[in-house]
Amino acid sequence: MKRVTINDVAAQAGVSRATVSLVLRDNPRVAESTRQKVRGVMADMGYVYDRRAADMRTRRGMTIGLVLTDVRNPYFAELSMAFEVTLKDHGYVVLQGYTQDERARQDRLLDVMLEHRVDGIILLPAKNTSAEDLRRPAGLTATPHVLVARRVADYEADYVGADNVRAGALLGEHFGSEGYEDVAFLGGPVGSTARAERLRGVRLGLKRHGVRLERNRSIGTANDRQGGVTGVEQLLAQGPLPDAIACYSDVVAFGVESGLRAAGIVPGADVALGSFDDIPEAALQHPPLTSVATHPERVGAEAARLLLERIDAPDVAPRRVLLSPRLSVRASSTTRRDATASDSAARSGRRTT
Amino acid sequence: MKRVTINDVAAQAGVSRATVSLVLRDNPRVAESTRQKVRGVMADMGYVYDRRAADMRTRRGMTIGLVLTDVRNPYFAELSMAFEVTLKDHGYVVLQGYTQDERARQDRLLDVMLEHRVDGIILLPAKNTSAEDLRRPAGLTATPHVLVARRVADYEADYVGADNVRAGALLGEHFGSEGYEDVAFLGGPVGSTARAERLRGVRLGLKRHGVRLERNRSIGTANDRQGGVTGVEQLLAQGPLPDAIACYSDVVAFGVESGLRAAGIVPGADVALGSFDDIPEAALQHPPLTSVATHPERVGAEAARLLLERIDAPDVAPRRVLLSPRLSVRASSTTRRDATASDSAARSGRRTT
DNA sequence: ACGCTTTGTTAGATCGATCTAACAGACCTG
DNA sequence: CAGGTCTGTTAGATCGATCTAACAAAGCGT
Repeated sequence: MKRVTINDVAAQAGVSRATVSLVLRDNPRVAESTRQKVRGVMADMGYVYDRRAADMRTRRGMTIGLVLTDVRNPYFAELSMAFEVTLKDHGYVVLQGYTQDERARQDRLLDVMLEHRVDGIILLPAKNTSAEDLRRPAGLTATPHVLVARRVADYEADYVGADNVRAGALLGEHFGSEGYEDVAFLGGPVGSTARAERLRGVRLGLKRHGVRLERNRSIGTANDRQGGVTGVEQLLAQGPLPDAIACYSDVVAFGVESGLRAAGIVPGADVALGSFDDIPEAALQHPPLTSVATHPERVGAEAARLLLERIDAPDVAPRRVLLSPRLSVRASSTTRRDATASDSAARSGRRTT
Repeated sequence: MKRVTINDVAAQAGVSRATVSLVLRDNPRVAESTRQKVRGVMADMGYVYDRRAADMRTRRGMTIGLVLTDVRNPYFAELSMAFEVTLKDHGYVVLQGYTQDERARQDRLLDVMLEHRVDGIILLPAKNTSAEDLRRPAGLTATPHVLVARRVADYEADYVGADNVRAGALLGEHFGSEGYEDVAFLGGPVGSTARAERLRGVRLGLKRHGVRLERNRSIGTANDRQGGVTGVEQLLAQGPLPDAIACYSDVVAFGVESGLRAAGIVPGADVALGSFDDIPEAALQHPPLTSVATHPERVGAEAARLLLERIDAPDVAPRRVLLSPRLSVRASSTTRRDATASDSAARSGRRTT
């Protein structure tokens, strides 16, 4: 039941341990004849390279830690795929973990990954993550890491995410130009920066059309379908239905839609809907959902790129990359009168009133 | 820039390396006073445990490899979450990778994970994976591993998945009892066992009502939304529309729905729809989608459990766990005449004609 | 006061690889 | 043919932890 080691191979091939090691790394110094002999013995004995042992000696691990909240959200799934593909192409392996938006789990995950001596970490911070939280884990500071999608106040680090304020402004302006005057912002974890920024953006966009989004028209929920459902219930309990609802994300919007229907309200007709992320499902809803694309695959690839750069050059100043969003106007926010308009092209700057 | 090691801590605390090691593992032998002193020094110096070095010595790694195809599919995302949660609760970390259903990528992933000396592997085989493919990677046989969701012919290993034949039969019987006579099976990668089993099940279920599913009524596609869209195009090009379509999975069904609508056909009214997996989105479609639940979260947890058991006892005979599916009948397959029936409870055995 | 157990600590080997520096032998070269 | 270079190989130290077996000091019974 014992594992075959470099020593066993060396003994069997009649060469030294060092020579086998050189063969493993295709060092040109080793003669072609011995190279073949050693390779042959390795195959015969079923030798498996122990990267652990090698990494310990060289002190470089070729593994990256990826800390996400919940991959059931299609946005995060898309992110995860983008990371994995980019990083694997550079020879890295990915240690993945989910925080489920809980800081305690996040703490444990970071600790474990640091103990495993990852070369870098990509972190999607759990809601309410403080700079303190990120300064506590021993070794995080010394380990290259990139924050994605959510910012952490007063914490200096590389960051990649969508330009959420601008994304919000695009949707706000769109609602304003369509003539909606009572707009609500629904969903999203209250502690997350992404939510705050999107909300701020929506207010900004509406303001250009002289519309205000009242304080009590903002309702926080979990970032999933269920959040949308309960959010709607809360909204309905509050009193009159708004003209339009800006949802924190597409997933929340799906929940909002079914919550509305459950209450006998037709989304798109009785109340306009818009949201963020523009995952592929958005266009397939009925009515098709107006959404601001935040391009997770681009965010993921960019974050991976930044991390690799920082591993090579740990001392460059922290960078912030904001990817510009894109509004896709669809029937859910333009059908007050005609109920089955089709998917229209993006017209982000439009201002016809 | 050097890392703090157990030696540095020992020197600083005025004890031996061995004592520090004992403190790390909370060995009761070490005196409370020295324990506290050492812990204090560790905190002061910012010591980070190097699990790699420890694992090398003990030859147990506390990491599990998770090889999936594509986590953008909600079914697989659900699986991934279930694994991670169960395994992390047992102190394991997860090395995750995506094959994108390509055998070449799968080969590389398996090799890399074995080189990283994972304690076990959970594998969702890429389509067309042969027993050969799994016997090739040096070390796989010696490493505990569990196959999920898809079987590999002539390969002895633990397996966890839904009972796909029975799932298919449930849907087939339902279609039969609703009186559909021309049924098509649409989507899914032709090389996967899951597809073959579901198709066989549907045929079986239909047969009990005297209905045949013709050979040319089975169309293979990628297991995603786009697959559904192109599948429908192929189906329409073939000639007359069937009465009902059994889709390989909910994701495919979503694509089928939008493909149908694009062709001016109303799903649920002009053609009945049913599918597999019953992801939460299925109930939120319009019309709500009839689907056979395959419980990914249960499959995931069960696979994790099996793997942990096998790590403890590597020599028990391979086990096959088939989780029984559950049919949820909804409006998409019962609305030939009345177009807006609501979500009805599961009635798997129903046979009223 | 003697041996015997208990308690707490430690030196040195070890896991499986890499790295350093050295070395033998073949090959030039003037 | 002595001295230098080139080629291919290797012994021994090393990475950062754990493990084994030994050992000193304290406690205990008689």
